[in-house]
Amino acid sequence: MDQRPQTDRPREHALSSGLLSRVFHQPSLIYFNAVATHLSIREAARRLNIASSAVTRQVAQLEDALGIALFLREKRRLRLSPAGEILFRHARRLTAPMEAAVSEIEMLRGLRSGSVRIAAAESVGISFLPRLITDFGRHYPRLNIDVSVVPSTEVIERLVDERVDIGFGFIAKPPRQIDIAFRRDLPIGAVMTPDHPLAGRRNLTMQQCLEQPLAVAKPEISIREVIEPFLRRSATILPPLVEVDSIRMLVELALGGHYASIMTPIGAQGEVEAGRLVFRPLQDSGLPTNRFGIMVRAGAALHLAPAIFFDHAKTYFDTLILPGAI
Amino acid sequence: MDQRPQTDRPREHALSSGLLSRVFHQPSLIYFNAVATHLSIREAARRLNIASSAVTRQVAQLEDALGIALFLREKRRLRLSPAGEILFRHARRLTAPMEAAVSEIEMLRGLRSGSVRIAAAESVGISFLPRLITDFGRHYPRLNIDVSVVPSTEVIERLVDERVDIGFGFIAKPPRQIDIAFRRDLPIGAVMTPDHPLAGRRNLTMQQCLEQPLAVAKPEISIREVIEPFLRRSATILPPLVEVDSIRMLVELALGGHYASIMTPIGAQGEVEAGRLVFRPLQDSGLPTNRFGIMVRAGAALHLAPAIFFDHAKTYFDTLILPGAI
DNA sequence: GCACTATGCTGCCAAATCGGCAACAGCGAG
DNA sequence: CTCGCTGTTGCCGATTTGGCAGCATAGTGC
Repeated sequence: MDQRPQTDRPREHALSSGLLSRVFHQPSLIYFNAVATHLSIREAARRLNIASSAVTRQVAQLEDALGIALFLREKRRLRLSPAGEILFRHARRLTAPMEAAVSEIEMLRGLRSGSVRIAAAESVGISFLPRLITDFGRHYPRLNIDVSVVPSTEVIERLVDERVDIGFGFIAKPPRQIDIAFRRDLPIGAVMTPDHPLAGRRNLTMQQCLEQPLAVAKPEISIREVIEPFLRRSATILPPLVEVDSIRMLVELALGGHYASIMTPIGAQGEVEAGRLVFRPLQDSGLPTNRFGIMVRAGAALHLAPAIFFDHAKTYFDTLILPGAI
Repeated sequence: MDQRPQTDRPREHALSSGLLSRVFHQPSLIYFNAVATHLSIREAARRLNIASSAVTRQVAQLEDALGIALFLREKRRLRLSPAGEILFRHARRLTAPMEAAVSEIEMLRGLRSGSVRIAAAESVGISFLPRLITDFGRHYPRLNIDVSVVPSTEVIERLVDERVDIGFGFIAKPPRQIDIAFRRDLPIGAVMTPDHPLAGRRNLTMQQCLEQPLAVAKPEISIREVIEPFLRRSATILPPLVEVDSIRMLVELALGGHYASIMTPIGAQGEVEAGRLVFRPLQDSGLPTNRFGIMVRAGAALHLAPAIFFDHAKTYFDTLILPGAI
């Protein structure tokens, strides 16, 4: 049997709210909701464009199923019974999930467009996002994705002043306007070629690293703030360091064989997987991990497109085995 | 047309989860969920006790309605498509509202029992709870209600160590284990007979009250903590006071005509409404209101019966015009 | 007081939908 | 190659849904 293509069911128009409920819910619940709203069988029938007898019967059927009256019939007026109020209150909660599902499916089908604005720290921007975005773009061809690769601190700035919807980066101290919706701790260590003098050492420390030519991030890259106290603690007089503002440059320097580079394994995992570099976590007492995270603004719901991307990213990272992740 | 009694639909047994979904949801959604769970049409059909052809047709119908495939048919295996994952994820959120509705309705019908344990400060316990509980008991005849009338401080203690489910009382500083799920600010003032010397004064102050015989609550009643600074501020030497540990006693003392009693209008509203007492709010600068509230434990969901009672109480107080309420 | 208009409900029936049975095509294992 | 499994399709009976006509009752206006 041939595999059914995903576009073999032509429906060019979005589902209206009324049609949507018809797809998912029993007519008895739909008509109950309408009657509960209007407190009149005939008015509900008019709004639903069906005969009032159909409404009466469906409501009666629901009352039979539940074993209790949902309306109090008072002469020619209806009132919700206590059971009717309970059902009406809970039934309201059915709308959002189904509307969300249909909206997302319509976005998936390209019937609905939207935009996602992303800011990412460089190491994430060059390592994970291309694959994530490619995967996402295949699913949601009609969504615009705007990506900025910036320092971690600027990721947060852009979130706070709403220039972007979602941020990916490293988190030292997030401000209270930001929620960390996903976090993963990554070890800090040294990256070097397999034949580098440090490659064979067990229990590598910063002090041992400083005995060799060393490349580190400049202060404006967030990892530097984390490692700075350990640099200063490990040598009375720091030897000359190479300080760069690019994770990619750190990787290239390590590939040259002369330098070891202090970083997390993100940014070099291609080379590590290929065996051209090795990653040795530092064993200094008290050295924290570097916290990678997906960031959103606190207290504000994401619009639909960013929300879909966010769910996608969260699933992606939940299942991704980050190199060296704890 | 006669009014349909609420018990005219005999259904003696609770609805199972399977039957429940049949009542509310379209078969196509039910069968989609089953297939998404088992990733097999035949297995889903077995679990649903229907023919596999029915499942195939219903799923196809849903795919037609949504305009996209929900499953990837791979030879003789199924996989959820991206659209199928979206629908499955959202469809999960339909279960809770309907189960909650049916559980509550079954409790309403007396098919399901439960208990609610309440602690209330005395002023609430004698004024509002009797009517609330009576009203509730009429709707939910099979629920047990256990009421303790205790000082406000003990209301909180009993909540914290889980001896009660819901508390009603006055809140100075709730501990962090307690959520205030409903709050209403009530003025603090003096209660006295209409012919009392203070009854005719405008802009009544604590100082003026202290010029007359005065009854106040003992320190173990929460209102005392609130008024204490104002007592001390209003007289260099406090005159003799009557100090009691019962709101009812305060009311009785006021009824005697000799004393004015410092309290909120709760506890005396019967007498105030009947005209036998009057309530005069104190106008001292900075005097806070007394915060009445419904309290539950923080972070813990209520069991079904307490949750129903809680909803009932919240609705009751939302619509109740508390005497003197701001 | 009567006529008119409104309500919710019931009998009857046609149309639509659901689900079962039988059979099909295709795939994987032995 | 055979057997057992999968999902799907044709056909048909059973069930459900909804429309029409009419009923009983209530409320309003003249």
